[in-house]
Amino acid sequence: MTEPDAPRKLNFIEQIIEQDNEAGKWDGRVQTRFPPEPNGYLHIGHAKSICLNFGLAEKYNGRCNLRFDDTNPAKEDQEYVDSIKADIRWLGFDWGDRELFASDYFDQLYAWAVQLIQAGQAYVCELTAEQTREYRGTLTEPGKNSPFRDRPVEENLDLFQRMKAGEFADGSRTLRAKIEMTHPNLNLRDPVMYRILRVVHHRTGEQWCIYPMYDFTHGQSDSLERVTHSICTLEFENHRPLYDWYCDSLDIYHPQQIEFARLNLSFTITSKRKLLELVTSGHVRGWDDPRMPTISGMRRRGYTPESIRQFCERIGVAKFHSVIDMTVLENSVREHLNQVAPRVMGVLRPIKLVIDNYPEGQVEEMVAVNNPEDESAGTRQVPFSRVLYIDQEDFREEAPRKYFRLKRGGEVRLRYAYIIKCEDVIKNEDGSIRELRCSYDPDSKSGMPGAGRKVKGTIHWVSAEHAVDAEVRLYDRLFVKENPYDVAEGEDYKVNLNPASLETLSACKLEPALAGVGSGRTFQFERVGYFHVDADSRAEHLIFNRTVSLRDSWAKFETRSKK
RNA sequence: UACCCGGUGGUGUAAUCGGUAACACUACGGAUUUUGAUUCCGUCAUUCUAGGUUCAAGUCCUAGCCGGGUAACCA
Repeated sequence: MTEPDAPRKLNFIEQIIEQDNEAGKWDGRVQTRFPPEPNGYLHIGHAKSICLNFGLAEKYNGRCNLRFDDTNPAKEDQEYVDSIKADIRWLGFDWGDRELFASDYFDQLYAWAVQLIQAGQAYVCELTAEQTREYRGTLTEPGKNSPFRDRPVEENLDLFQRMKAGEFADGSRTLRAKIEMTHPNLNLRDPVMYRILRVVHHRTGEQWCIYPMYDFTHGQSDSLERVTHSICTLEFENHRPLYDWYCDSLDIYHPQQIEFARLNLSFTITSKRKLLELVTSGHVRGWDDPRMPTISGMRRRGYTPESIRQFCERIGVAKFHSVIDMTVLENSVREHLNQVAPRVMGVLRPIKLVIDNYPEGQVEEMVAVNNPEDESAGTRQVPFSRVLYIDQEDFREEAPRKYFRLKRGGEVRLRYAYIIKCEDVIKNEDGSIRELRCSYDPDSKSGMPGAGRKVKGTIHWVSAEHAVDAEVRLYDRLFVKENPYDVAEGEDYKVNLNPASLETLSACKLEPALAGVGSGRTFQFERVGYFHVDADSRAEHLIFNRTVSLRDSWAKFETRSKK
């Protein structure tokens, strides 16, 4: 009964679009826009918005503009513009030639402000910022009119022109919309339209000393771009009446603002201000630190665009304020990488293992499958010899019943090679393990008739003499609490930072196929996880970032049985 | 105690005009496996509450409860 290609159920925005299309509301057009302020790097929350806006345009044969909302030069910078463009492109979206800036509309916005003054709907106010706040009232008390509210139109026109001309000091005057100081929605209590700000703008330089506020910019920018559905996050819901008021009062093309719930991810923060704080305070190494939820951080960590888009598809769109579990993100990248990542063997914490009955000096090339999910990836040869490294985790002197890796006196299969038996454990003076002495079963080589013999476990290994050295960076969640803002009175979210979010292993041993591998590539270290060659990696000093570990039901079982 | 928005399994998202609460992920159990991976199969709901309308309510009505947002010359 189920249709094989049944379209996914529509989210509430798609429903609005389809209803509009049916009603012929926008002549069937769909025009969206992604409107970042260039005051920080994009993060996973923005990815949701990007996928939504660009995705909707793709789905309905529309267009999505990239528009920088650059009306506050005090916080904005060209560096951010560049990074934002790179990130969106990397995610796989294209805005064509529509790289737009709100600052492109400054002249038009100014003309519209004059128009409102002329219509008696705006006035120049001389209240200080603090007074403005007092006059606004509170959530439960009405505001009161500014003493400057009823200035004659001519005087407002003159004053506003002089504000623009730079005759007045920063903060000394504002242009405000004349709406209703007792309105229950504070945004309608004569909102500020323009403020005086002598700051060099990253694009307009010193051309302007007055800048429009977000509310007086956004709707009109949408209008100029003939946007149909102006999609933003829930906190702008209370601004919609003002968005509508400006469009209506100006009598211009009027897009529809639609709000959705922003992404919240467990164990992470998505506040540009706070992410910036982590960067400047040195808690992370930069905006692209692989622990950061930024697009650039995730890219460096090894996340793929496909996995992020899949994630955004999976979490859906609604108006309900929800928290997505981090594992959903991790699972999305596992799913993609499982399909495409070549397999290799890498030993993170090496123990030396000597096979006493294996001929000294002999080297065999074992045939290994590059990707069981992709036959076309072929096979490769991995050298095997008498002295190997295996991972510390794969050996226990005293092993629990269900531990089926290597134990004293026990057998295990070496992946793509022989079955070995641990005969002896040689220790250092401090009691730590120096090396394992083993024997191997010559008939058990993979592919040979005797290889069918069943042993419980299979572990990975690297031939010591052929091994490539590497540094591996293991990342864990940046915060120890599911909700990083869950802190005691007077404390800061930074107390929840995970002190063990980065563990650097510098003596890792990898199979020789990885020698000199270039940055940007991702491999699955079999049985361990997915690892991405870091941007700083060099042929003579390889650096791998762990993107995500493999699912580990043994680790889960073990921690559970300890409790 | 103002205004706005919201409430469906552990998590998130669906459910056409009111008509058997579905899908995905997690978790748990099992099968397969030379990656304890992958894959496959199975299990997991008083739709916030209480009334009401109706043959029939997640959906409509009423009252309540709970959660979030809003008082930058930020966006």
